[in-house]
Amino acid sequence: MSDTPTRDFRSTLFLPTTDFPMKAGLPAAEPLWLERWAKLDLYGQMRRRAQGRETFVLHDGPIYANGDIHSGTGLNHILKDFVVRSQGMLGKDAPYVPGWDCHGLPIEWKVEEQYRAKGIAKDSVPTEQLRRDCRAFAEHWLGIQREQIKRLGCIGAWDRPYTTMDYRAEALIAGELHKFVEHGLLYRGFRPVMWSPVEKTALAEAEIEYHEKNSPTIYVKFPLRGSAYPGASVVIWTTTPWTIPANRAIAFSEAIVYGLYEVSQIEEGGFALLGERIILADALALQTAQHAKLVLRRLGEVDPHGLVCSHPLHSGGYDFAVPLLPAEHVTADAGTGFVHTAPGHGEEDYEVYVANKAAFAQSPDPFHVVGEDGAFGPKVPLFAGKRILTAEGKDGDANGAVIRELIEAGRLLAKGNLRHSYPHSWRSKAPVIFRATPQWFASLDKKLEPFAGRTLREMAVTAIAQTRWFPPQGQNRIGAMVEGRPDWVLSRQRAWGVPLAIFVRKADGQILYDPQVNTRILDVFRKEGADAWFTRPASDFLGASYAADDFEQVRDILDVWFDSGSTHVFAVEQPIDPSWPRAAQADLYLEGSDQHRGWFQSSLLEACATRGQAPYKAVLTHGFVLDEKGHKMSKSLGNTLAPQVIADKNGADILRLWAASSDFTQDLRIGQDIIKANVESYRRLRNTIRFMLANLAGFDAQEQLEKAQMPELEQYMLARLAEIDLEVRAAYSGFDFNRAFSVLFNFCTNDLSAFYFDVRKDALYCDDRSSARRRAARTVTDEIFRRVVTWLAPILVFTMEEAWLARFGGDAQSVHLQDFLAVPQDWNNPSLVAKWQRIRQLRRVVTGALELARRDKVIGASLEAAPVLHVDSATDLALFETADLAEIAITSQAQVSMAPVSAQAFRLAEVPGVAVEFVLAEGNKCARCWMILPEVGQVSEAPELCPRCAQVVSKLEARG
RNA sequence: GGGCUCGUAGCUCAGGUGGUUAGAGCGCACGCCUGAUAAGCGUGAGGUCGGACGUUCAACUCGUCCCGGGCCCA
Repeated sequence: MSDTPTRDFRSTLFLPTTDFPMKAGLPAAEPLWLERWAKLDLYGQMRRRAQGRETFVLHDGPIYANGDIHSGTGLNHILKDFVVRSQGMLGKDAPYVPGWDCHGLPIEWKVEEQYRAKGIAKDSVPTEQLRRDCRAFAEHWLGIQREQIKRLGCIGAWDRPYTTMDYRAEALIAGELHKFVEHGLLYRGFRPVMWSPVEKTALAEAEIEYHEKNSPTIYVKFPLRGSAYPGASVVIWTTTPWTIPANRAIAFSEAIVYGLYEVSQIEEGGFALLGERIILADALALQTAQHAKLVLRRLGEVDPHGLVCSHPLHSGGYDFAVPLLPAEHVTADAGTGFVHTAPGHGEEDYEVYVANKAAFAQSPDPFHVVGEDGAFGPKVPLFAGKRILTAEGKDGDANGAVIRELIEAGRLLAKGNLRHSYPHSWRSKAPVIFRATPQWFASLDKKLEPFAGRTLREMAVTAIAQTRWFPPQGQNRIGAMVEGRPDWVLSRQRAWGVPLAIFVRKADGQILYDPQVNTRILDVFRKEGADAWFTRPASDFLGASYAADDFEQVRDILDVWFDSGSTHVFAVEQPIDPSWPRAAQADLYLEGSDQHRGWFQSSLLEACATRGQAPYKAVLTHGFVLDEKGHKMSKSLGNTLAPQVIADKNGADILRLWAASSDFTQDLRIGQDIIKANVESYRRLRNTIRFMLANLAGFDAQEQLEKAQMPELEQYMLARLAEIDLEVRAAYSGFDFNRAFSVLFNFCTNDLSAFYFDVRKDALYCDDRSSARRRAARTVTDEIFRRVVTWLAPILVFTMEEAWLARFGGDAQSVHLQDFLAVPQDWNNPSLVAKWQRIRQLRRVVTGALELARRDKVIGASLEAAPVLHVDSATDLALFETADLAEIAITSQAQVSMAPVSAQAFRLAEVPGVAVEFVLAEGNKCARCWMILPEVGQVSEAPELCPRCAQVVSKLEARG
């Protein structure tokens, strides 16, 4: 054996060459790609290219224009981008018009905060000024968010987004409300809200903070009417004595056992009378007795159903019945098991009222007891003018007065004090109260004439059933919510939003519905924005037919959910920008699962109320982004990971890879280690693509080979491409990006990198340029390259563009202007795939056998081996009539045999009927291709080469 | 506390209508190659399927409860 090569043949090989770097440098490269795409007007080109195709309209859920985007926003937009791009490459016209939600409280606060920082009193700022500043604020953040999302590689009409504060949008939103009026859905009612008497304003939950506060506690006796338990009283407990004048009912629980008790003993300082009878929850009787300093004796059980009491201040002007009503919020945790119910002063109290309206018919209006300054109104018996809180936010005289009157009337059983957590205004730090305020509602259960007597709730439930929900549990979730939700409160006492642009006739409280007036309103809004509602006189809208003095102009602002619920109108159904797609219904809404209560529902209700159907055909939801331990991200926990940070550090393609490798229908985790894993996956993909690029250098149409002339291995790879094509298309069509990605990733690692490319390196590097084998390999590699790159393009938008251009160049080229390539019918070949599956199984037995030899230091490279594969079936033997085992196993020589084999031969438990006998390759090592063959040395002109290499080299040398 | 929902190897995911030794990729360990080289190839070790009871001849797959997480409410 001569193993001293006299010459280095490296230069005679066709080694891979490419400028496509192994290291991506994404953070630096991505912004340059974005610039290029902007210059090319890539989005515009995509639109023009898709003209005339079937449309696929993904309607973007408007994001709220305040603050930086977070991981959830990033995920949401990346998924939307996957949808838009994959639908486009599947052959649809899939535009993307991003949207912003610009009105509402959070922006208004931020602006007020800015005022405070400058020492400007909020009340000194005119509404117009406030609205102007809010608009500017939203504009500012819209710009920032837009850049942050674009940075993630999301493509769309970024220079022409829709916003809810666009004048034309504001006009259309107001117009939608008019449709509510027209359809008879809108009514005025009352509802308790958090109210700050100090600031004389309603507060939202987010404006509330909780502080410790001392409150008086009282046990109050409500004397029972009727003959069931003569002389007995129902006892309630409350920390807000001032709500007693507004009491209209007592709530009890059907899950609690109540008892009739007699006071059998009294201690000094108690208010009770010996022998009097009270009704309490059994579980709370002892506790109550202790507070009231008395001893109770149980006389028997009480069924509270149908009982009616008198008000404890019955003789002081509160001469009405107080019914006992069952309610779910009543517990036996504290108090007496009976809950005093003042519908104007508690959320749950109000719900009891709504659920039992008839029971309240005989009692006085419960909603006008306390004024906006926190004082009892002039008509309130005994307490007119008494204040719950002083103007400074200290306790007023109302509680004391009520307690005194209760003692006077003999209805107080006990009193005490309690230190508890109580809601306070964020701003003034003063306590707040629950207070009924007039609000505008959309009725869910009114039978609507324009819809054949169906209710909004019924229509919404029907529409939910007609919508496709991904994942299907979504239907369940939104269905339960819509069935159980109360009427929609549309009004807000705020400044920044679309007004409820309606007039109410003072004479009869009716809402004015006059199409001419409405047209005037909308015309003005379209030109001047909704600001006009606050700056122009009412007569401008009412026109000559009505006297402005006869009408109340409603100054309330619409709930921002009404804005976003109306976006389908001006962004999809009647696009206010002609470049946006037009459709009666969007094909898809895609948002986080929290939007079942939010946008999915507001859009559904809005569209059902105005059009009788859902605004979408399908709804896709994703989960929440959690930290790597599966806990929610929050600034206070310090476990947030902003998408911009990942983009800047690792690249947006890495973040997109993460999105594609996760199951987004569930909550998904992200963190340093998970990102690192995705960086690794990225490397594998990138290098596989780089290998293809490098081996396709100089490949052109002349070199292509017909499939019929290709080796079976190549035909097998084409058949695999046909399979993958089907899987990838199915996955993208069903928005299953995780499946698309894993199919592609596994194809790249298992089929390509670990098998096909490894096997074909010899032919690619060593075969003559004209060899059919090499030409076939390059032809197939080209087909693989084009497909893999386009299949991955919706996910790795930057890297696939880089790869595409590295091969096809051209200033105007872009992978994003390609469709998924069609697969010729005749590539499909299931039996060939099955055959090669078996061949690859046998190959595993061979590699296993080589590994043993390697471990024993018998060989290093597989080319040192010439294994004998023993099979026990003629079928297996026949496999190798058209396939070369040595080539496939990357050994220098190989044999397949059905001869019996020794027990020591290598076997794999999972591949029965097969054994491999290890044999060292015989002959000399070819200095060029490194194969060890008996033929090496037989070519006299090139003694250190095998015949194949000798021929290639001589041809090269002949050419010079 | 209620509604919905999730919990399979260190990580990311597969595991129709219950049925042989629960799979893949990554990571890890070990080895090979040095003509994809801050790459590539191979081999291997890792889960009893969150936990406990049940139903069943048989459960990761069905039921109940518990633990832990998430969204939305209260």
